[in-house]
Amino acid sequence: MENTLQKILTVAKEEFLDKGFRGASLRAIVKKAGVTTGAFYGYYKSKEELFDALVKDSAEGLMKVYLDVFNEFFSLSKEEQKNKMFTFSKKGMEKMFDYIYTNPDALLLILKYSDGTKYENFLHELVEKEIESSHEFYKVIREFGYQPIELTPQVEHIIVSGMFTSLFELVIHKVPRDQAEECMKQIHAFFVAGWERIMTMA
Amino acid sequence: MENTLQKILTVAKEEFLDKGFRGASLRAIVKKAGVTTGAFYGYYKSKEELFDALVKDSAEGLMKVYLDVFNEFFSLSKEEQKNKMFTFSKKGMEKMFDYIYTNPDALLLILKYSDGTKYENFLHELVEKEIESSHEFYKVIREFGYQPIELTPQVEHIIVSGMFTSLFELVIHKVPRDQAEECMKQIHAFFVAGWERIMTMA
Amino acid sequence: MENTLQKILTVAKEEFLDKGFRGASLRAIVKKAGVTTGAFYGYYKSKEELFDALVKDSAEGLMKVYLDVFNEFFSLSKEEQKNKMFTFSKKGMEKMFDYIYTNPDALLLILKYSDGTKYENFLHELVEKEIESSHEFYKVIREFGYQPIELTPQVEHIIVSGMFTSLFELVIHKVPRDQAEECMKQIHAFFVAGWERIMTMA
Amino acid sequence: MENTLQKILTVAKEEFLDKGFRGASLRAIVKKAGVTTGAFYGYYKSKEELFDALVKDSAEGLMKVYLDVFNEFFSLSKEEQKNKMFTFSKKGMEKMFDYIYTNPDALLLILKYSDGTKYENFLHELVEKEIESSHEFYKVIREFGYQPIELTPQVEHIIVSGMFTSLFELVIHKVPRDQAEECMKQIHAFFVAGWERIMTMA
DNA sequence: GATGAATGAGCCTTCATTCAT
DNA sequence: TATGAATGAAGGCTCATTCAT
Repeated sequence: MENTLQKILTVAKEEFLDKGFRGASLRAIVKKAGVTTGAFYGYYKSKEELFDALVKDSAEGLMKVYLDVFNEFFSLSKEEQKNKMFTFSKKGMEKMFDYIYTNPDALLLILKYSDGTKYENFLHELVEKEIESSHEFYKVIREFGYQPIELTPQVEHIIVSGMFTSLFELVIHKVPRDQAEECMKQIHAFFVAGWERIMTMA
Repeated sequence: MENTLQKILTVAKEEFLDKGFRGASLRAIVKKAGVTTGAFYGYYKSKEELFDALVKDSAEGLMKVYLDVFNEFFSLSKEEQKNKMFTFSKKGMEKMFDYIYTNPDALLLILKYSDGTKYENFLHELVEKEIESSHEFYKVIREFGYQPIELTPQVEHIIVSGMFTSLFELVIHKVPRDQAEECMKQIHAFFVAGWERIMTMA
Repeated sequence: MENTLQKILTVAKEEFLDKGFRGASLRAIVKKAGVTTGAFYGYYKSKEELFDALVKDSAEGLMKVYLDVFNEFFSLSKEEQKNKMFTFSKKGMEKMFDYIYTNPDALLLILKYSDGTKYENFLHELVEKEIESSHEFYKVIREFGYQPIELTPQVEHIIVSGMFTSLFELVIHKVPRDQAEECMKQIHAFFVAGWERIMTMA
Repeated sequence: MENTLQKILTVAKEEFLDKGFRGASLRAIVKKAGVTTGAFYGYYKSKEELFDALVKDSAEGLMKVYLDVFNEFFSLSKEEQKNKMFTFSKKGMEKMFDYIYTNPDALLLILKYSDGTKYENFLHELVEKEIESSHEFYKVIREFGYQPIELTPQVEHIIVSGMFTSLFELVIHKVPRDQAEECMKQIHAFFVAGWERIMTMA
């Protein structure tokens, strides 16, 4: 038999996935979970904190996965960085993909149902980080005489954002893990091609 | 001095852009506009109708722009269709781009702040139409002996959706019209490259 | 072509008959009548006054019919009063019946749809008057040595009230005038029998 | 000191009796009861449900009393039915009378102040049932060679309706129970006389 | 830990009526 | 006479949160 906390979390997830953070009613959640409001507030001190509990680990975990790949990449020699950029980009996507599928619901909550919480700009923040980092990367390789094409910041943002979104859409559309893997490959190929083209446009 | 209706519309747009349809409070809107609730309901029958007023023309207009290009394309001979596909895809994006910039706020409302209204699935519907149409296209060229690669429906959806989103992101991030034009070109190039690669993967 | 006032009155009657005084919306009435609120308030200074206009004449008229019969009765000699009591009771009902059918809608408004207006106790007041008068009658005939049975005031009220109500039900149930006449006779017979029995009970 | 629910119910009854269901304001009720709107909605889901709570048992109870007498009557042999019709009619009225006086206010609410609720046609429904049943009765005795007079449906309705109303008027006019009993007898005698007369009219 | 009644501000909407034009 | 935009109180109801037990 589940304990109070578990029941709350289970039901809350359903409700948030169904109605979004703003649309979900705390009273409905506790009622459906068969507990009382008082009990609930023993565990969390607000509706937002409840949402946070459902989502925090996955949000941080995903961010970590992303940063790990990046750190690994930046610990390489400049030479290697240049050569392995796409390898790492692929690796990054794959790791994030793997991570996402460990708790797709949480990601769904963050990406589609977080309106009104501090996660409402999660994707945006991830993208900002990615862009910051890629600027780092440009700086580094420029030191070594390479002349990467400068995308406008907007296009940078849009494309990076598109990549992440593509990844997340698999979850949003509840594509089963096994099918998703094949999709991932197609998507990655698609984006790599795009990058390559754009980088040789100038 | 603005009239009541103008004040309501101006403030409403701000509020919806700030808090979304659900989060925006009618009372706050009328208060900020310096009018009374009664005055408001002289103009619109409901909060949703107010949203609709801010958004309807743009929604319909954009859909029309999209459909016009498509109809034009399908009125070509099969031969021309095959040859001009990317030309038309570019033309379509450009026309939508032009249209979007006639009322960027409206599009923003539709795409990001329409949760709880009948527009909440606007992008999704646009994507569905595009996919339906592209299936039409495949059928046509198949009649002529071509063998286009079959993307999984999910990838199809994700990529088409990505294209539209990219376009809309320009507005979402308030890229000024002149800069946006350059961005468009890069984005289009990016996606064309992606398409071409994917179509020759098999 | 009808004038403004006529249109208001026509529509108002419909609305009051449909939704009752409280339920009817003045805005709906003026809208349906194709006039403006301002125009309306040129004629009447409130919703209640509008109701009054639809109903006043009939209310007063009915009261008058009733009183006329009574006055005529009381102008008879005591002897005649005693003998003709039931004749007059019948005559009274018939006259009221006739009157009601000159404007059934107005009566309907008074009896069923006047909640919230000064007419909401119309029937009650009519009954009170009838009882007062019948007490007069008792007093008179008592002076002449008759010993009428004393009904409790409550029974008096209830039965008198029942008579009026029966009459009005014909209108309420929209019994056509010609059928109603036959009904009236049955009802009157019914009540006379009742009266006679009760008066000989003691 | 009363609890919240009691206070709400007490005040609500007063308000409904004073203004009717439609005219009564929930806010006024809770204010007068010294509680908050929120507190109220902890007990009932709506204004109608509150009304229902005040009235439901009595409505069902009265219907049951009525039906019980009828069922008992129809379980008699045809012979007995014919002989005991008036006995049972009296019994029925007495039982209803008894029942009504267990909660006169509730009946008052149902009969006079229920406009806008599902009880607004309670009396009408009771009358319909009575008429249906009396048609049953006619059928039965016709099998035995009797030829009851056919009243027009309207008169039937009006008289049956008058009987119930008379009964209820005792409550409406707050006649104390002990006096009411005497009234009942007079009223019943009155109606029996009426019936007998009408049945021998043809 | 848990209860659940109570809070009270807030929601969207409707209303009869007024008044400057 | 007539307009119709504006008033603003009031309507029923929902909400996240608190707190005495």
